[in-house]
Amino acid sequence: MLDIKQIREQPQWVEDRLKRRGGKVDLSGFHASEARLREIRVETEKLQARRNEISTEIGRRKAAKQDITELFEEMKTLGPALKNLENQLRDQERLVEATLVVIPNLPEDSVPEGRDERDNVVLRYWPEEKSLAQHSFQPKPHWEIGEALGILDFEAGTQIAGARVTVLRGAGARLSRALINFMLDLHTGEHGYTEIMPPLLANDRTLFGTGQLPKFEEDLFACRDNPLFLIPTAEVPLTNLVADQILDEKQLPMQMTAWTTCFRREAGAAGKDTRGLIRQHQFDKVELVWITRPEESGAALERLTGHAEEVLKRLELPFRTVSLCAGDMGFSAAKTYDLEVWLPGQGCYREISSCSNTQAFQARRMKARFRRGGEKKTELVHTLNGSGVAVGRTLVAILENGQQADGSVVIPRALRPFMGGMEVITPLAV
RNA sequence: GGGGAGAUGGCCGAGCGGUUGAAGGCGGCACCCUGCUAAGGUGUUAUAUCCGUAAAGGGUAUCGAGGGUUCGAAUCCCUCUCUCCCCGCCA
Repeated sequence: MLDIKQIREQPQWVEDRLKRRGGKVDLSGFHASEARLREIRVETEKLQARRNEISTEIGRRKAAKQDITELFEEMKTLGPALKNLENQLRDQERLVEATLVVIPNLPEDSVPEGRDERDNVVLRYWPEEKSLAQHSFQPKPHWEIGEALGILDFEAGTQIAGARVTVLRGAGARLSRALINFMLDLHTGEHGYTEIMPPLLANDRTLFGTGQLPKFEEDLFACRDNPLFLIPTAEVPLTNLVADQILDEKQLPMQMTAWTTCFRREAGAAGKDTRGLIRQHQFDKVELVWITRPEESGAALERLTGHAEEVLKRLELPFRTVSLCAGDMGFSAAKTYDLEVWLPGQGCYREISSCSNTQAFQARRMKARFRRGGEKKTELVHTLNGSGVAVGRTLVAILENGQQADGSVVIPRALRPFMGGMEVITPLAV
């Protein structure tokens, strides 16, 4: 949510920034209804003040056994007028609010111009050169490797829950668990994060806080008999841990990490990435969240992104870091870096992590504030989130990068301690 | 699922329908006093928003949420949510 005061006081500036995201932007209607809102509010408060005055005076005179008919007379006209205004005020507030909450965040200055992913800017490759290890054979896509090894069972997933759901078996299941442990150990042990196990269910207020609602409800799995949704990312529960709070400056910055399963309808992605593990209704992810003071969120995004990159480096998975252009960023983001991992089986880079600074956008929605030492005023915190990293897609990357001519897959060295020392995945003995 | 109790400021805890944004205590902060680690005194201490160039000051809203009754609601009524206790069921 944007600062309504800022929209009012710097309308052109805000509009120009929104235009960078693409599409047409017209805030004139918003300005009109917002101005009307303030008019009504001032008028209402004037009448409320008078009503309170009269009520107090009635109490006073009653105690003193004085005449109050004149006051009752005034209330006879003021009462209904006020009631009418209060209703108008409420309606207008809802109108303005409804418009405000679907306006996306403003891109930060350093965000590249552009409309879609073709305009994203690659910042760096790892390893440094685009020196991808060449396979001496035709690399296969992970779904072929995984099925041949017996560790990915797409049919079983379909049987249990339909499309975009997969069963992992044996070393595949173990690999997934190992990745989770590896990532969590790295972030908690070396990067300073506190591990959290949050709920996988969230209410609408929570999903509003991080920006999934009201605009993107169709992306979420809802419960039929409870007003709850399955979380699409741990960003939702982690960030909302500071909702409605006034933190002490000393508590900042906060760094939290969590492994959760994530659930997404993928409503708009019909026919896209239908094969393999890339786009599932359910997947595991280790998430990184920062809560910071405003002046440190920019640097925090660099660090957070570095922490996600470190995961891939240790797993020896080639990747590149991309700065998303204004048109390709998510609703809540002011700036986003994506990590894209190299998938030789498909001959392309695929997103494996997305790290965003939302600045005060989410904080304003969830009323997450802090107070500086000695200050009376509260300020909104800045919130950041990033994958550290997506577990399912990492598993894909390991299969495709580690595959050998005989169909076996070499396990990255860093992961072996978490695999009971296993070095290579060979076909599952049935 | 059945029955009961409750939801007030950072915390604890008062609150006859009328100068209650809310007593009191704790904690926090500031100052004062005091020759020992400690104690005492005084004051101050909610959030949001509007008016005010700023400060001072003032208006409005907020006592779980939303409606309602009333000239006036933290106090009365209705609905919902949540918490706690007992019974049942269950991992």
